[in-house]
Amino acid sequence: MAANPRRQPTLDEVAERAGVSRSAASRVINKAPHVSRATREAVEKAIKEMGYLPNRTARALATRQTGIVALAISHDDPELFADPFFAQVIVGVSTALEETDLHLLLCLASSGRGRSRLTNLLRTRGVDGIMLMALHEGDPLTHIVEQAGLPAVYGGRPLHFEPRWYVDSDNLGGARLATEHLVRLGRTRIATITGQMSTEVGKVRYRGYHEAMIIAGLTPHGTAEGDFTEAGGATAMRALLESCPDLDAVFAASDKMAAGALRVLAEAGRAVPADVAVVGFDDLGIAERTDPPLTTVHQSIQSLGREMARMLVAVIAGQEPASLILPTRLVRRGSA
Amino acid sequence: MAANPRRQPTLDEVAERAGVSRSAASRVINKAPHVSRATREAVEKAIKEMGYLPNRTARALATRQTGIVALAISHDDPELFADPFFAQVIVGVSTALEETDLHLLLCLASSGRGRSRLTNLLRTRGVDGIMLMALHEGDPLTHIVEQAGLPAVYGGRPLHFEPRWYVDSDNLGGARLATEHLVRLGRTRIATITGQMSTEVGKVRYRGYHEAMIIAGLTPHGTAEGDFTEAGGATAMRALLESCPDLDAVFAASDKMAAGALRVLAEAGRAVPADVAVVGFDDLGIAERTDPPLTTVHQSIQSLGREMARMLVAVIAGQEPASLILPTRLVRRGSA
DNA sequence: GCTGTAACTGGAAGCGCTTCCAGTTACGTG
DNA sequence: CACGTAACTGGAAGCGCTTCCAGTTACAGC
Repeated sequence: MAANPRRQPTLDEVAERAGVSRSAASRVINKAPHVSRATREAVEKAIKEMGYLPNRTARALATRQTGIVALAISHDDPELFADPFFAQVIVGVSTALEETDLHLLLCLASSGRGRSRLTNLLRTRGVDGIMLMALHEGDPLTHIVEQAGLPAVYGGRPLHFEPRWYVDSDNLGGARLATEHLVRLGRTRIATITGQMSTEVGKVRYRGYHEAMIIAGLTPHGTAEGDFTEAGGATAMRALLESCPDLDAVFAASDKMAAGALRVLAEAGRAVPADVAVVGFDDLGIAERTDPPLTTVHQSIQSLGREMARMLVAVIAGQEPASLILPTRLVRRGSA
Repeated sequence: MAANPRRQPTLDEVAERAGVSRSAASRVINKAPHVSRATREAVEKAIKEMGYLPNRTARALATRQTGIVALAISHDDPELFADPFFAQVIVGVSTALEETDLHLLLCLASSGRGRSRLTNLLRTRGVDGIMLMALHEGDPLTHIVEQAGLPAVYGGRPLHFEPRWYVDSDNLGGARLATEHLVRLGRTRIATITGQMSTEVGKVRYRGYHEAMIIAGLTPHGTAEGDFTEAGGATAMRALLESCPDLDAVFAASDKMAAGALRVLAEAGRAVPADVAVVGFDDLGIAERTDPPLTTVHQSIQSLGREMARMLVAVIAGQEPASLILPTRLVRRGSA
């Protein structure tokens, strides 16, 4: 209940109690050198007795380090955030930060207001570094971040811009893996449902498909652009059935689109995988619940988050870590 | 590129340029009274010209307000966070905070280390207030929070402890709604799959079921405890089929458990809803994807988050908002 | 013209910490 | 025993802002 929570003791008070100067006490706390054993013990005793904890804000002002990093998810549709994808990123980031003494500030910068709040936060040095995700083309955020000269790590590469530091899944390799798998099954009329071709991921996954087809000596057999959603996948699948009714396999650039495609295939009376084999991409839970369970390309989003956080910590520490591309792997289930 | 990001100008520099004292400049920025028009304009001009933005940390030190609130999700299993539930809470909280100039710090305090980091954050006044969720029985967090005397809002009521401020869904009413619906369908042998009875939600939803049964003049027809997961729901359903093979309806205290139950019922050859009607609780996406689509009790988790944030803002502002119980409603789909 | 009041101003004292630096002490060397 | 060096110490100056308060100015009222 403690209606009147006693003010936290300050460093001055600790120093006084320990009978040393404030600077000596500060040195003890920061484990700085040049502290005699007697001094350290006196200070530590005082700290314990008084239950002292250094004030974060004061320390931040003096050191110019806030102890906070931001994870910014910039997208026009706030609903998008409900995608389990982001929850996974956050779990990954959190577990990595747990090893440090940094805290996580989450910015869902969708609206203009959200974005200006974020800009403000960066420019006022409210955080020590930032992780960025889901940037759409021409997002002003990248510019602001660069300009603020703040340590920044990108999750996924933005379009038209190669960031100094990023972590990405091997989308190219994954898409090739998926396509090669279909080829290996003996399929030759392999179509693809792409994500938005205005996004980096959309493009790269398509490229992986395309490359694998060429390498296999096959000609790409139909392409329909989806938008990474289930509905979009369904629409795209209908379009494909229309334009290339003889297809015998589909690589969908996301599980959700694959799920939509499966539904449409079922409605059209095509057996999966007998008539049409389907491979997805992501493996974020939904793949296990489709009918039939979806063969897909697995990427570890938690790892992505974890590595982003680790990388950011390194950058803040003044190191120069190398950007990272995380491996993907094929998970075979029933659909191919 | 700006390899050498120019240091942000300080208030002193602004004041100097405007030819006024630092305090005058501060007053202009904070829209405090007692500022002549000439002074204000001079300062505003200087601010614009220099691109000045007040340093967050310095301001925080002086005002003892960080401009940050925490959302703490305390649970033993970090994976739990991947539940779309929390993403919804976050979206709600974020949209509410967007109207203010508070930022959101996210704490996934699962491990002991995570919890001690959080404790530390609170005791060092790293945030202006906190929202708490998913506390398990005897979570030390509640105690720490109370002790820190920090504005705190709870999402869902913890067990054995009535917080000063909380927002909750009407779990009792929802469970009654669900049960009454089954009664109205003419079912009489209605069983229930509960959540963990060690949680408040688990208990309350059971109570709602129980009350509705009594009111309808029926006797509760079989109870099996699940754990809110799909697997738990399946196990519980098997147990019910064993113990009360003649049941004609089931109220599951979560959609996931309902999904598990549906699977088991299908395996057992019971038609839903013809033989057994099923109602779930939550309506978080999964309910639309079960077979048949699940009739369930809808609660708006985004609203929960939004209201928590609003309430916290009010508390921080020194107001005394009333706690809130958000309505639930029945959504009829195919399973009942 | 003088006073009283209100509007405004800037100096200065914080907020609680880090860190530089000049000064003190301890101690091994020649 | 004087001396140089290294280890330690505490005073003081920040970090960049808010806010109190004493002082100045402007101006209406007599």
